[in-house]
Amino acid sequence: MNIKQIAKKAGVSVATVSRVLNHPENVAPATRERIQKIIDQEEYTPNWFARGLNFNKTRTIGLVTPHTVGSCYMEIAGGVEEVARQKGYITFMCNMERDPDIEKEYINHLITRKVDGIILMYSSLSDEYMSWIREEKIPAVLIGENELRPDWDSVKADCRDGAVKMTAHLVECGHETIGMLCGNAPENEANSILQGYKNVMKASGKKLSSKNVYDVENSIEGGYIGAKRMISEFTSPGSDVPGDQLDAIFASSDEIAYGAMDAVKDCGLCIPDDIAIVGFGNYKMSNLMEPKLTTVEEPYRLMGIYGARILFDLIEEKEKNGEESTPKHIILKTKMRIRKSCGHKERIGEMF
Amino acid sequence: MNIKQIAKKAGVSVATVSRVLNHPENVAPATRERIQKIIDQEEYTPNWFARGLNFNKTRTIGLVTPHTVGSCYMEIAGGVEEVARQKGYITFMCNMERDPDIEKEYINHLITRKVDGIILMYSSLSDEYMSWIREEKIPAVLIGENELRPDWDSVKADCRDGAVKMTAHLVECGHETIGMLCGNAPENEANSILQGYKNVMKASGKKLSSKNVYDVENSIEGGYIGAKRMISEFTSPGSDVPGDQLDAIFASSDEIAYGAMDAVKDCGLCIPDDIAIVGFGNYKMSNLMEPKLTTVEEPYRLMGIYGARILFDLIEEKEKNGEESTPKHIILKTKMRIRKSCGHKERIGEMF
DNA sequence: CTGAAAGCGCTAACAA
DNA sequence: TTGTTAGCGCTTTCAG
Repeated sequence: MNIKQIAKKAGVSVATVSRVLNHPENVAPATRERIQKIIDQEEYTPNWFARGLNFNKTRTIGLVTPHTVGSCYMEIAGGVEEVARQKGYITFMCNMERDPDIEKEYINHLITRKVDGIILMYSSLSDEYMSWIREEKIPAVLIGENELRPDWDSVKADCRDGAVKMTAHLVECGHETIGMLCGNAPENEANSILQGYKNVMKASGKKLSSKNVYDVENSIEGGYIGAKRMISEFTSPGSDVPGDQLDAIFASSDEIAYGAMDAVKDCGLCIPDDIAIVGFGNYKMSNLMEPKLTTVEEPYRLMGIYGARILFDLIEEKEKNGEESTPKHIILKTKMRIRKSCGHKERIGEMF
Repeated sequence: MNIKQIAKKAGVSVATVSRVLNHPENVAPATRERIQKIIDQEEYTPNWFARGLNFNKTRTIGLVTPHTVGSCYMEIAGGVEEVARQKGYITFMCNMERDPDIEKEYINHLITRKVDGIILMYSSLSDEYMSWIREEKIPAVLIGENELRPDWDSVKADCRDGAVKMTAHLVECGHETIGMLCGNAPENEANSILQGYKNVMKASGKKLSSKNVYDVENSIEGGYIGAKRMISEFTSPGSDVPGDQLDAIFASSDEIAYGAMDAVKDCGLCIPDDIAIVGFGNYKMSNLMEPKLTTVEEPYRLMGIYGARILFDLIEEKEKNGEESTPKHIILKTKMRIRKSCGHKERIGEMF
């Protein structure tokens, strides 16, 4: 069923039908109602392509994610998608499987398809490619730590601050030797966490050598492998207690922390008494681990929601041919979730 | 940059440019190369809408999911999306947040946008609405248990069989009283699991009353609440050991099992010695719980991949104006993952 | 308030 | 092999 057939059925011209669809106020009430009735009856919906061809607007956004699993990405995605749906937009899911080539392929594809906007989550694209995107004049927002791109609109959690607080907390717990397992992705977030950690370590006069920080894959397996290595590095020669020189492990994501917990247990050690472990993110499961994982909560869903809102602001700005505004940067506060795994002595009961 | 400008630059007609795009074999090599060079230079890509208007094909599919979090949905989604990407398609993410109204809204939207196909995950739509979709003649595939819709193409795991095996395993472990926490979503899957459970319980002469089966929300919280209730129901009057009459809990999803584990621990009980717990799904975290969770593995990613393949078969069939084939039903085998939480006595060491 | 007609960018049938 | 032209379905300007 197309507009012509509706017009014929109603005994009017296509223009009039088009008007009741787009500017109903310009149609005589009687005609309008008559036409509307036929539209409803026939369940007519205007052809998407023909419309797009005229408006050159898709009401579609692209969301590029590093991965489908790993709870945090999809929580952000949920926030983005919710806002998009409420705005009458629909979201292309572009999962890059942590492969930058797929990421590029997807972005090219999105631009070809004339999406109205793009959200890049924890993107790891080159400067060159980023400026190419910029030239395409397509509204875009970055979600996730991105200190290196001040010229892009972005949303992130204040990970540096979170890491500072967490490291300080570990120090307060009385831990002397604190190691860090630093996930290689999302790169920039881990870097901020690392900085926060290093600053506090130095400020509080803790030892800090290359042994303290390991780069690991941002996954459960990565955490497991990294923790094993770290434990063996921190074992006194001849000691039969593995990791006897290590007090605590700070993992740059909860996923890594899960793996680290497993490794510590496998060594026959007790968390937090032998080695304390803390994470970053507060994934849904962290409260169910044994012991419950102390971590820094990032407001993932909110990050998605804010990111989407900025994007739609940009889109609307562009539609109105407004000036390009200066990039907005939203930084959301993190929250300490003190549970059992950090070994906090005094207030442990009240802060689960 | 549009086809006209390319044509002018190359000194040919638009038709020739269109040909090098769609039927390059019909263009003289020399002209073809000349035009191609200009196309590359200008980074010209044909207007998506104009193309669609002619082909009436979007190379887009819609994927309707119950939820973004909860690992299993997104694992399936990852499989679907991967196949779609390889086929040059792109996927609309439609997260219905467990609200059937949003689900309908999304499906209408997808149809309006003329997607080439739709995948419904664990859908809970009415018969009436389903037959409306059918009338739209849009290729569609169901993923997830769906015994009630033999006339739709579908992919599922053999949950009934999985539940049979798991229940038998619990019986073999020596458990007498086995309760079931049955998630209300995805409805049909839980039903199949329930049936498998009941059959084995009856066949092996176990007690089976209304106390044995609780409907709970399919979430960690649901599992927690359900387990608490079940434990108190199965406590002898006057006993100071909660749940002393209960040997094991079979949860219809790993998520529910997580909550149940938490509840059992909160009661001061030991898993599996006091109460054994098993789940269904084998989510990524199940191997990290303490104790590690015995469960039935569903091949989620594979379900997505197969679902997508069926969908593309349907799409290609439709393009060729082929006959509508009879619906295909793919049933994938599940796999027992015997770990510690079931309390299996003999082979426990070898089967983690 | 309504209709006729041009045009959005592209494809494909038909002609040359 | 290439060009001309009629649409695809809709919106919108311009007349009436």
